[in-house]
Amino acid sequence: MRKLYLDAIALKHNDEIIDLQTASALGIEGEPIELDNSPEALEVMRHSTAHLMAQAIKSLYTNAKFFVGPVVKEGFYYDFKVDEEIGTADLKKIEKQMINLAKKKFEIERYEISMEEAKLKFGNDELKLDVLKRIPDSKVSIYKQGDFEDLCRGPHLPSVRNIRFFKLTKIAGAYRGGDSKNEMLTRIYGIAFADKESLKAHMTMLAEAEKRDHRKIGNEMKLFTFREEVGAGFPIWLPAGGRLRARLESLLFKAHRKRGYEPVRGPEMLKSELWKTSGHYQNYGENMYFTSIDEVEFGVKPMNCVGHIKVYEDELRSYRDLPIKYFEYGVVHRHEFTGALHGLFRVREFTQDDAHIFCTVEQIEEQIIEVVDFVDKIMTTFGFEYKMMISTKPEKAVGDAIVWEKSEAALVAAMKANNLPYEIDEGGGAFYGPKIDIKITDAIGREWQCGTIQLDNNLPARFELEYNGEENEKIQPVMIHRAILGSFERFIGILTEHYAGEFPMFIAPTQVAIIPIADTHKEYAKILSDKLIDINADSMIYDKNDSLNKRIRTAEKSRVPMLIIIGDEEVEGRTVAIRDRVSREQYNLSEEEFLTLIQTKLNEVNF
RNA sequence: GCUGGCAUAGCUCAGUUGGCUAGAGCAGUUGAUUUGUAAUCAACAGGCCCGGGGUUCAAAUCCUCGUGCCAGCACCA
Repeated sequence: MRKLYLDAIALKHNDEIIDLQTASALGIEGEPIELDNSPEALEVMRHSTAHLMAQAIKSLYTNAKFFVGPVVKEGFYYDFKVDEEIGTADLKKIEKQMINLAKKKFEIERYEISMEEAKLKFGNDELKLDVLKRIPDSKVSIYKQGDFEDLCRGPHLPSVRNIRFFKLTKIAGAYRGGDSKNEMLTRIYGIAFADKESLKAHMTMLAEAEKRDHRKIGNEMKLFTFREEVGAGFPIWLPAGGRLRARLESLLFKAHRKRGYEPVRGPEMLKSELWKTSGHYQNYGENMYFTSIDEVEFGVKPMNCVGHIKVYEDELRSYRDLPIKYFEYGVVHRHEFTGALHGLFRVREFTQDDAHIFCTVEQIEEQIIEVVDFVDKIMTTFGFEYKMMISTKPEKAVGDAIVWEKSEAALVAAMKANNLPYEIDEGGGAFYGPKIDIKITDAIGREWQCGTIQLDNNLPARFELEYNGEENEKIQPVMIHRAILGSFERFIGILTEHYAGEFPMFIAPTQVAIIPIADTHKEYAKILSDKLIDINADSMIYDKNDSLNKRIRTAEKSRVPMLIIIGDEEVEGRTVAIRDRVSREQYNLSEEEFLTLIQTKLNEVNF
C-alpha cells in the first residue's frame, strides 16, 4: 500500500528532497514536506516559481529559449534568450502572466526520456543542448505544466496552484555557463514565499538594507565622494571621512607596534624591471598602471611587497633577527573593470593595512596564529562574524609545485594544530602563494573578503632573499603577506553599513555635538571643544542662527553619538546637559565627569 | 570588459506628444528673532539640463560617440 500525502508538496528521503511525482514513479516514501517557509519547502516552491516564470516568458515571447533556472540564496533565477529586448518594465508584465498561469492550476507532471531522445527533442535548441552536455546520466527528466515543458532535475510542486506569493526582483545579463567567453543571456531573479507576510517582510528587509548602503550614508554624512572628472574608482575623502579614517589608522598603528611591527614605506612606483622579477608584470600587468620617463618604464605599485623586500635587503639578516615584521598603510592602484567598481567596496586606488613578516620555516605556525589572533581582536571589537578560508594554487601561478604543496600544507597544519575552523577554496590563491582569507559578514548578510594571510616562498626565491643561519649558512626566509582590514576603503564601507552610519564613539568622525542655547553660551562651547581636542575627541559646535530645536534636530540627524547642550545653568555650574544618542538618555554631568566619560569611551577600545 | 538601465542646482527630485524666461523642497547667504531638548519667519542667491558631434525653424527632451553612475554577470582587497 502506498502512503497518501495529503498536505505534502514533496518528501524528504535520506536527507534528499524528492517531489511527489518522482516519489510515486519510483515508489519512494519519506517525511512529508508541507507548504511553509521551511528551507526545503522554499527550495521546491522557488524552483517551481522559476519554471512558472519560464512558462510565462515562453507564452509572451514564443521564440524564448531557456538555459538553467536554479534556486539560489536570494531566491531563484532563470537564464534565457529572446530576440526582443527585455527591460525592467517588462517584469510587471511577466509577473502578471505568471499569476494568470498559476490560476489555471496546471498539474506539474514528470516523465523520463533517454539522453538520445532528449538530444533529438531539443535538437534545435542550442541552450538545452548545452545543458544536456553537462549531464552525465543516460536518462533525463522532463517536467510539464500545461503546454510548457522543460528539461529539469526537479524537485517541483505538484501543481502551479501553490505558487502565489512571489516577486520578480531583478533583470540583468549573465554569461552562459558563468563563462565570460560565452555569449550573454538574460537573467531574471525572483523570490517566493509560502505566505504574503513573509514576502512583504522580505521586501521590507531589502528596503532597509538599501537605507544603510554606504554610498548613500557616505554622501549624507559627508564621508567621501567620487567625481566624474577625477576618474572612476578614485575616492575623495571628505573631512568627516578623514577623521573617521584617522581614528582607525591610529588605533591600528598602536596595535601593530605592540606586536613588533616596524613602520616602513616604499615608493609609489618602481621600475618595471622589479615587477618582472616579482612576476607581477607577467601575471598582473594588465591591471597595473605604467608610465615611461627618460625611456625607463615604471609601474605604479599594485601591492606593497616589493618595497618591503627592498627594506629587508637593506641589511644582512641573521636568524637572530627573525621574525622581521614591516607594516605600511600602502596606497596601491589596480585597474579594475569598470563594471566591478562599487562605492568604496571596489575602487582603483586604495590603502591596504599591509604587512610582511619575514621568518624561518619553523616560525610559520606561530606567526600565523599571532595574525589570526590579531584579526580576531579587531573583528570582535567591531562585532563582526567571520570565517577563514584557505585558498590553494590558482591557474595563473609562479613557483614550482612542491613549494606550493609545502606552503599549502603549512597553512592547513597551522589551522589544525590550533583547532581553528576553516574551509578550502580550491584555486583561489594569489599567484605567488596560498592564503587564508578572512571573510566577514556585513549587516545585510553579504560576505566580504577583508583580511588575508598569504604564505609566500616564491618572492623570496625570485629576489634571492636570505639570512645567515647558525652555521653561517645562507638560508631563504619565508615571507608572510598579511592585511587585516584589507583596505581602509572597503573596511570603512563595510563598517558604515554594519553600523548604518551610527558609528560607536571610538571610531565616529565626531564624538560630541555641542549645542549652545544662545550666543552668550558660545564661549563655553569653545572652551569645551578645546578640552575635548586635548583628550583626542572631536566636536562640532552647532551655533548657527537657528532655533534650539532645529539645531538639536540637525545634530541628531548627523549621527554624532553624543550631544551636549549648554545654557545659563551649565555655564554657571560648569556642567553639561548630555543627550546620549546611543542609550537615548538625558542627564547632567560636571565638566570633569563629562571629559572623563569621553576619555573612558575612547580608551576602552584597544586592538 | 559584457547585458540592460540612468545622468536636470551642493543634496533629493519635478519638467506634457521637441515649443515661451528650466521649477520645488532641503542645504547655502542675508536680515529679523536669542531660543532649555527633533524643522521660527522673511528675502536673496544658486543651472553650459554630464561632455563632443548631429537631426530640426526650434533640443533638457530625438539620434550618435564619449564620460560617469546603477543592477547583475565575469573579475577581485
